[in-house]
Formats: sequence, structure tokens, C-alpha cells
Amino acid sequence: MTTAVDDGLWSAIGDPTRRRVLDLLLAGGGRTATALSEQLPVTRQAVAKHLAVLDRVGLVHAAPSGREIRYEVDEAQLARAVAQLASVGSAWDARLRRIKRIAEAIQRGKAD
Amino acid sequence: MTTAVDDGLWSAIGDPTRRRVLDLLLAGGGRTATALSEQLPVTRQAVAKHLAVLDRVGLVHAAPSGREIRYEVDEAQLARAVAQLASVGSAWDARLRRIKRIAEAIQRGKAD
DNA sequence: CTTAACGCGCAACCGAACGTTGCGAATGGA
DNA sequence: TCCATTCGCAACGTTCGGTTGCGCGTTAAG
Repeated sequence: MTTAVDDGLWSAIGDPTRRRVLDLLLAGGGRTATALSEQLPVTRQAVAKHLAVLDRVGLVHAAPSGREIRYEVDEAQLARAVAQLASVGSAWDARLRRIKRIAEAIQRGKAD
Repeated sequence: MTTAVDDGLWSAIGDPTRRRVLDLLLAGGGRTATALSEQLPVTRQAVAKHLAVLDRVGLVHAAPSGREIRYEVDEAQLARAVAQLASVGSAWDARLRRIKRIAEAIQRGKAD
């Protein structure tokens, strides 16, 4: 079982700036690209591109209103992403536990 | 609390090929770059570069032996990476829960 | 001992991704 | 109407993941 990871979702949340964008949107509700860029170390255009990526994988959704475009987190999709993180994490964790157990067994065997 | 994530570690495990390299090393014990590349859809050189990245962040460690170089997972560092995955995951999860609670509260408020 | 084969590193190259700057277009308020 | 604000588009540079080609050292076979 290789954890059935969606590489699209992963690489979307793999970028540090995109993670911070998601953090900001989660913390402050829907915001525009310009507003987000003011609280990030990158330009508005960079933020816009990241929002496009997040939109493409369904993690955010655009809400146009007049000349502004407010972006909001898609909670269901983010929950799916969180599940994938947990999935990979627990898979590796299980491997590590098994390795530790085997190592301890060998230690005991040495004591023959 | 922004979860104090190490971007170096994150981007190391953010790459799909590097995750698969770690999976293979965890499953089959120490292996050489050539052996790994035979079970991956990329060339030996690509694997070698990924191993260099993983080595730089301490997720694997090289064990030279004659003309071969066997790579092994650093379990402590991988455990740290797993902790970061869990950290980000649970942070987002908590946000999602709060949002849901607030939404429900508003729903109840509407029923006035 | 000589030689062939294997494993590795280095360098050049290509395409995609992240970031920048500069510009023009459209909307909103004075 | 006019100015400010917000956005989209295009060009550019840099880094990253991947490939190919070559040369070097180690191992093993003759």
C-alpha cells in the first residue's frame, strides 16, 4: 500500500508560500490577492499565480464582486489534503516503529 | 502559532520522487543509487541528485563501501519530518473545526 | 597482470515552476 | 469626469527536476 497520494494536491500544499496563503485565508476569511500580498514577502502577481494553482486543485474558490476578487478556502478539499498528510505520516510512522521493533529483537538475539 | 515548519525538510519531502525514494529505503533497507533507479521511473543521476538533497537535510546518510555507496534512512530525522506533517495537518484541522463550529452557531442564530 | 564491466561523479542541456518588473484595461468613488 | 485602485497579460531571470554523454575508479574475470 503506497498510500494512494494525489501528487497534484501534494505539490499544491508543498509550496511554502501556498501554505502561508492557506493559513492567511483560514485565519482571516476570504481575502483578495492584493490584501494577501501585503502580508506576504512576495508580489501580488506571485500571489495571484499561487491562487490560480490552488484554484486549479480545488483548494480555494474565487468569489468575484465588483472589481475585487475574494478567495475562500474550500473546506472539503482542504480536509482531503489534511487526510493525505496524515496518511503519509502514519505510513512512515508505522515503518519506523517496525524498524525499531526489529532492531530491538536483534539486540535481544545478540544476548544469546 | 504558525506551526514552526522547517521549509528545508518540507520541500525535501514535498517532491514525489523523493517520497518514493524514502519509501523504497524504508521498505528494503540501505540501497545504492543504481539499485533505487531500477525501481523508479527516473535515471540514476536524477536519483543521485535526490539523494544529495535528502542527505543535505539529514533524512538519509551515505555509507560508502568499496565502489558502492549505500544510502540509509536517518530515522530520527524522518520522525521529525513526520512530526511536521502531523503539525501542519492538525493545525489546519483545528481551523476547519473552528470554522465549522462558527458556521453552525450562525445557523442557530438565524433561527431567531 | 590485463582487461572488461560495473558504479559513480561531473558538465551541458532542456522544460517547467517561482518570482520579478512593466504595462494596459476595467471598476469605484470624489 | 477624473483619479485611484485592482486586476490581467507579457517578458524576463533563476532555480529545480530530469536527461544525455563522458571520464574515473573499483571489482572481478580472463
